[in-house]
Amino acid sequence: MVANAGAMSNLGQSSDSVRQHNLSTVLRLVHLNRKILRSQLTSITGLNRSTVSALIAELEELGLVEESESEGSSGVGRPSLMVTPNEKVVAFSVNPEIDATTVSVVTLSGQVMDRRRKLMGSHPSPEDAIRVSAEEISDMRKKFRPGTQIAGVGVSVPGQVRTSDGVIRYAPQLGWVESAFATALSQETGLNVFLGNDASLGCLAEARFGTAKNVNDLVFLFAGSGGIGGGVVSNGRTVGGAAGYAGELGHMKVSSSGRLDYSGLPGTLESLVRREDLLDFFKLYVATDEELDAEIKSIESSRAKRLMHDQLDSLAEGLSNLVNIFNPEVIVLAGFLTSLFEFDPDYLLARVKKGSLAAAAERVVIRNGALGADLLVLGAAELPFDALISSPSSYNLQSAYATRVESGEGDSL
Amino acid sequence: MVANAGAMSNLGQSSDSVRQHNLSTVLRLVHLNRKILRSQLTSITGLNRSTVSALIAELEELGLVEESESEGSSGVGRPSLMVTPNEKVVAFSVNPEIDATTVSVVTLSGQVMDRRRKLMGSHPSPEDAIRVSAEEISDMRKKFRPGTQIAGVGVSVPGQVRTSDGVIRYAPQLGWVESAFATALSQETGLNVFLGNDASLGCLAEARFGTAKNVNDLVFLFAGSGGIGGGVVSNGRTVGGAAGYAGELGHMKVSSSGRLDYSGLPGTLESLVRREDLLDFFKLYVATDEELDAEIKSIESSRAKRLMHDQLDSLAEGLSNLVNIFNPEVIVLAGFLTSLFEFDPDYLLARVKKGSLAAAAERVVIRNGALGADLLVLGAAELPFDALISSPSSYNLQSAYATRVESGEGDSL
DNA sequence: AAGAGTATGTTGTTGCAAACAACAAAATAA
DNA sequence: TTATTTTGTTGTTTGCAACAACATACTCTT
Repeated sequence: MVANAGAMSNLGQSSDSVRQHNLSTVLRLVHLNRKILRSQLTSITGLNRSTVSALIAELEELGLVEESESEGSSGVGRPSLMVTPNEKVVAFSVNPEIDATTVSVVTLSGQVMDRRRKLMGSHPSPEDAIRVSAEEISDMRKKFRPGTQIAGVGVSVPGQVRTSDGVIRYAPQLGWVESAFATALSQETGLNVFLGNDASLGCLAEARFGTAKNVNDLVFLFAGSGGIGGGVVSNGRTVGGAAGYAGELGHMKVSSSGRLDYSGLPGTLESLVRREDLLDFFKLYVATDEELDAEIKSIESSRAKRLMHDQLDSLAEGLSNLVNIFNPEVIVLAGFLTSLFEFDPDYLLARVKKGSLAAAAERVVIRNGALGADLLVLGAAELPFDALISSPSSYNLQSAYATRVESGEGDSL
Repeated sequence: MVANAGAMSNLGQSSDSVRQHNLSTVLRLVHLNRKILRSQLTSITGLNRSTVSALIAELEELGLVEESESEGSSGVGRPSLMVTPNEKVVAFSVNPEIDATTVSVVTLSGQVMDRRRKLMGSHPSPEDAIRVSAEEISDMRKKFRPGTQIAGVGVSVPGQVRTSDGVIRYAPQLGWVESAFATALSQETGLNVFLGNDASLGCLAEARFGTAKNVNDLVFLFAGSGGIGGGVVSNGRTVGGAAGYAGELGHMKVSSSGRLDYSGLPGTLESLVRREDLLDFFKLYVATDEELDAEIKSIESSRAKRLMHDQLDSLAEGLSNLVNIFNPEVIVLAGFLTSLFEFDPDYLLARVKKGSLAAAAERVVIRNGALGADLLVLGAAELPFDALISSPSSYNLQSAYATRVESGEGDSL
């Protein structure tokens, strides 16, 4: 099956769709909180104790959650049971990069169980990445404990993804154009494959498990070696756009400068806030984010400081626009923007407020992301998990020991 | 009661909330379509014929909808009944401007029954506007047919509105700051009052009844004498932001120009695309949109053409950003932007595509709004109607013949 | 240490809303 | 006129959550 996190028409609701909805709701709460008491489930959902009990029993039957006696005493009265996701429910994360492909295993409880980075030739084709991913997945699958259930594969793509059919529309750094990645990887693995833009998935991860937990209006900005990407959550929902290409915040024009970004657009945020510029200045070549961060933390010269403030100015212009457009509760920065921010947090916030409307900016908070290296891994895994959670009783989980891919396994759209 | 289109937590669903949901769904469909066949309701909602029958009976009981035999034959088989909103359910729209306040009556079926524009002194205070509105409303109420039910009052505010408590945070043209408008007008009228930003309401109206009907991802840009406002619909839902201030698209910085907009921000869309500039050029002073449009349609001189193309260039820069950020299906223009667009539609579209990512722009369509003078009237009325529709059986409709405002009527938050 | 108090889990019953089936009604097509 | 098609109506069934009563397991008090 190929990804389509389809917005089911939520119109008429029959009585049994209520059951499905409540089942989803409970499973989602368990997944988001990693562990949660039964009593909390009843109070949060507003459902009756007996109803919650029945729902959990069904989820346990499906092998999706487990119950255990809670350790710490929580107060007077009979102690409530702790509900946790079943550790045997997992998803794969695939992250293709310019010189490597990383495959990871994530449990429904958010643990990264395994991670393998396969170095590849300098310009891998989609087919190369698919082959390598499928090999790693197949190998990891063999080592799973018996009874392990696989929700599917989530792929974080450094480029634009058409969500309707899981096609990579354009990934500039990789040089990939119109690749039916999801269908192909699904064929190779027999698993459900879901694609998402890397920054959008990072946004999702920070909104669910990171620094923006429980935030309903959120702007996320991520800068790596390949430019600046972004993601937005509004009303608690990811802003995806008509085809899934929304969130290209780095390509927002903020200046009349003629400098081009990696997509050839002039005067954009991405063209002005550049990791490369800093590396050049510090004469660092091929540095990790950590090395760059250390360099920034030890800045002394006023020339370096001026460079940093120039970068912060440009970043602030972009963020001001986003504040006016989205009136977010929180702005989350990731990648090398975290170092930039930490260089002078007050300055950035002040500049953002100066460039935006007082009302929209008055409560905004800027924070660094909290998930570090797990950002994209967790984000990508959320795609298959979302599909599972939205229909727990009917979702087609795969077993660990692969029924080898026979003809026409992985059903396409 | 004061507005708070509160996002009720949609978690646990009990059996009677299903009834409410389905009641809402049916009423919403009737409202959005103005008239709809029972058979269509069953097929769209997926509910059973008998269920739809019962729901409509309840809505009829509540005086919200009416049934009639459909006129034209629609094919073989027993003809289906036509369901329409009850014409006796109305809402008031209030639109304060710099020199006048307009009060209108709109039926649940979307008909504007009455509209009165009261001229006011040059700089009316919020209290002035509230007094005038309350007087007009009281007067109009007296003339309603017996049995008329009032859903409430919707106010379109040319400024920033805090949705949580219906306070006008800042309305630059009017010079209003922190005015508890909703509470005060509710006190005066005894009706439920809801506030919204004018451009956001325009967006809502175009998305529901105008040129963007059934569009789930939409960017709306509205330019009047007081600058440029905007609205966005993403995933079928209005983007409101944490406090309701989202959608200030006119204050997006797109250039390094030092020109200031009406809020004092430099290089923004609003500072570059200006009705005033055109009026100055054509030596028109205090012209209506129609007069300006006529002038633009008769342009001959290359100097005028250059001016128009400059304005289009700036508009395109803003729209390109919005395309990259939202990947909308449709962009809707209103106010004097319609004249600008019609001057050279192909040019604008080409420039927008040039400034944005190919993927995000490939299917985008630019259109003029279709609602004209009814835009804000219909948009504002949607606020009370939304409240009614989201809980048809428990909503507190007011009767036409006002029980005069006794002490502590209009319950505040 | 024992009992009171409290919060939670469990079981059996009830109530309610939508689905379903069978039938009636109102149109078209032949 | 008769067969066919589609829709509305009525009475019955099914399924899910609410509810009430009871059982359980902890804390707090004395």
